[in-house]
Amino acid sequence: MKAIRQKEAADSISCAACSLVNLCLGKGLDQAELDKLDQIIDKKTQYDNEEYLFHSGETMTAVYAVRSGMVKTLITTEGGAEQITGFHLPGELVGLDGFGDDRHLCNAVALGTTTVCELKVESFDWVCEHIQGIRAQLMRMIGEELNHEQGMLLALGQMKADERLATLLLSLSERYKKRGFSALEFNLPMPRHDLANYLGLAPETLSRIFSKMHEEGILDVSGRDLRILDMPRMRKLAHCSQC
Amino acid sequence: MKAIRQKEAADSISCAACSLVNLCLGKGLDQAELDKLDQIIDKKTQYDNEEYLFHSGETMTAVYAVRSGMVKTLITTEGGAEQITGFHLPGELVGLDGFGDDRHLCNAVALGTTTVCELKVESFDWVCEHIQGIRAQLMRMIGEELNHEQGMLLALGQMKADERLATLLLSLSERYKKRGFSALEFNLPMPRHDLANYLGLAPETLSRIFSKMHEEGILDVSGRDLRILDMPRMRKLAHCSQC
DNA sequence: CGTATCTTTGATTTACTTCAAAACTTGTGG
DNA sequence: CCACAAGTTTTGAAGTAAATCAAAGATACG
Repeated sequence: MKAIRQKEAADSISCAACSLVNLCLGKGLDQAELDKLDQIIDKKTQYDNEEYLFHSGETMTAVYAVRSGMVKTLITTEGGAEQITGFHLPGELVGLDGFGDDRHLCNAVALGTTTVCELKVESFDWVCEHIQGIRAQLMRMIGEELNHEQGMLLALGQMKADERLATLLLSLSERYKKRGFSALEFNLPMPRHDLANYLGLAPETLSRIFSKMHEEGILDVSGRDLRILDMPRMRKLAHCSQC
Repeated sequence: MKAIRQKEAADSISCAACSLVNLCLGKGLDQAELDKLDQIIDKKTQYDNEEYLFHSGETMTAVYAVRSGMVKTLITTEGGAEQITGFHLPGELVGLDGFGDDRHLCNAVALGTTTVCELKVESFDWVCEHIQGIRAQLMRMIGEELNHEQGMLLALGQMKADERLATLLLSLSERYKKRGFSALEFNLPMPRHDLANYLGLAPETLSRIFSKMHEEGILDVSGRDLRILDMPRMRKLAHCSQC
């Protein structure tokens, strides 16, 4: 099993030509609307591994759509505790949290080399008013984000360690599939520590769960490469038929 | 200590005259805009304790603004496990989760006699287009909702039982204060079972934490009436200076 | 090729759950 | 107004999932 981490050319292409258009803000727009969107969106920014898109407390300057790579969002307490609140795949939005009071509550960090498209807040009103239908898609994406976070609340509040991991892996599987990648074999670009933190577990516990699932033939895991062998059992663990 | 549960007349008044206008959708609108909003919003619906506003899986018909009482939202698994994802106070929105795919993921249930204002989805586009500034306020409220859920992820993922309870109590305290009620003395209209579920704890554990906090002089609790005695220690427990 | 980082495995501890039962509250009808 | 049933909350004792502590194996990297 080898790395399957997807890569795309970092150069700027139009929204209309972007393979992610039907997952991203441009979904449902016609050619003229996509052209307008193109003129507003910045498609240049590339980040290295562990580089910050923005920090907690900073004034919100843009909403970000992941284009390639992955972005993690995390919040911290003064005590130094931190909680990863999301792993964001290409086509997903990052930075919506800033709408609350124009400041970001969370931090956003690139996992591996990552490129993003930016929709500046100054352009936000114009875009909503002049591109028919983009508001509907934005609301859809916001709804999905809320649903996803509620699913994580369920996982953290009610599920055992193995069920939480299954929930996360199924979510990633689903989302990779939507993007045209394998639903059964993919790469986890983040360290175990990050996975464990996201799931509210100690890294040691997560490692033991991986080992147990491997022994039971549910998955193959080699470093950060993962293959799901027994999807039915994985689903059963996650208590989630739709996942 | 006696019940402090706020009550308001259930009869329909205008947004402009509503004491919650500066917390709710109408914030920042001028008189003409508030008049338009009034014509669109339904202000009649009253729910009894434990009555459902909507169920998981139902098509979204409206966004709801709590007017009096309280609404809890919860999601369930096929296995029968359930997780309460929020307690919503007057002026807060319920039902945003339906934007994802036009169906609600969560259930919304009244806690005690509760009245809500409804903004029908059919009116949603019209409102966003014709009432200047309401989109900004909607986005603010969405951002706050996202921030609040991320805070809960932090609590469930990283905090001990007592820290979680402190986090919840401070959040309620803050929100009551914003609404002109006491920040130190308020009523919890939900059973312990609901509080415990929200915090990802067994009811017995929650009860023990209440007892311990009482012994330590942090709070007085008598049934569902609560008084915070030592705010500094409560804040310290919650690891949250801004809370 | 060796150093630093990440991951896994093992042994022990602990915070929380579960099970069980008592105490308190609430509402209802005699 | 009191008795009593049904539900809710608290307290106690025992069990357990996961955390922590500790160290060995991998893996990446200059």
